Amino acid sequence: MPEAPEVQNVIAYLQEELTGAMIEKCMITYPGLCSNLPVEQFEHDIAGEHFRSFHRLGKYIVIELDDKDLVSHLRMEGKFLIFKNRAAFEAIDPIKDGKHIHAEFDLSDGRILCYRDTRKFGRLSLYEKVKDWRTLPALEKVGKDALDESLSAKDLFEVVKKRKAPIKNILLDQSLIAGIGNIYADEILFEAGISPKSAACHLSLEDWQHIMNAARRILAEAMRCGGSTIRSFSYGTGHAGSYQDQLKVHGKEGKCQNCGTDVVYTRVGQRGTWYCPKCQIEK
DNA sequence: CAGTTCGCCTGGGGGC
DNA sequence: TGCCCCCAGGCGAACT
Repeated sequence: MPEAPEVQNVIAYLQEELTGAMIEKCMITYPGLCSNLPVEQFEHDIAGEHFRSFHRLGKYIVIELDDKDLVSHLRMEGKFLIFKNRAAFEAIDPIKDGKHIHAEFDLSDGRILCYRDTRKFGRLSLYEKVKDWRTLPALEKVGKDALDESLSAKDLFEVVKKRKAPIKNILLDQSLIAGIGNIYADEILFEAGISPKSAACHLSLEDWQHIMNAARRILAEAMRCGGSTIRSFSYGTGHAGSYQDQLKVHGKEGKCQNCGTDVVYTRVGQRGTWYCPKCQIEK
């Protein structure tokens, strides 16, 4: 469930470790991982490429290579692991740790980069390099990033003022605002004092200003903390974030930290949702 | 177009 | 202990 803060930390890790490194050979063992090319072509086309630069849009990772652009989405459980050499890679427990490795990239310096994903939801796409990575097909339907200063509360207010969908669904709609997932959507609405069930068309411009302020504060703070490590999410080897300790409502069964009312667990748009019925007003 | 449902996947937990 | 069923959840496809 990496959301923008977790993805940003993955990118920082990859950038630190991989910038300038060269992919000597690539092996994909789960064909479904490559979403836009046959496996053989992916493996062939990426060989010999160097990692040049790393970018994030919403929950997507974009890696510029020499002649190609690589786009990765980790979805629920995708992880990149780096081993210092083949011996270290072969020393892992094949059942416990090796079972869900679906891609292996042998680097020219002897290291091995692996992609591991228990549930096989993540995807990699490889494209011929474009001038502006933002125009890549994989990102076609992705809206502006939640932390993009040019995305204003007013823009969102105008776009959704006629929509009946609950505000939580809107925050999870990556074509409108990118990077927010289930955890941070709950946290953002708690901080903004708005019920996740509120119809988007009932929100005022002021409500949207509260939501955007909360979104930016929470996402930036979570990034600073290395993201949240809940359930299975972590990155690299032994890297873990700490923002899960600062969550105020998501997964917090029991009393609301602000008012003592019982936190409610319910479903909004098919997703598990936590909120405080007293602190969060239904509009 | 907006909104809803389903399928993709696997491990873990509850019930019996 | 073991089996069955359900759940987690991002996203795209297919539907109303």
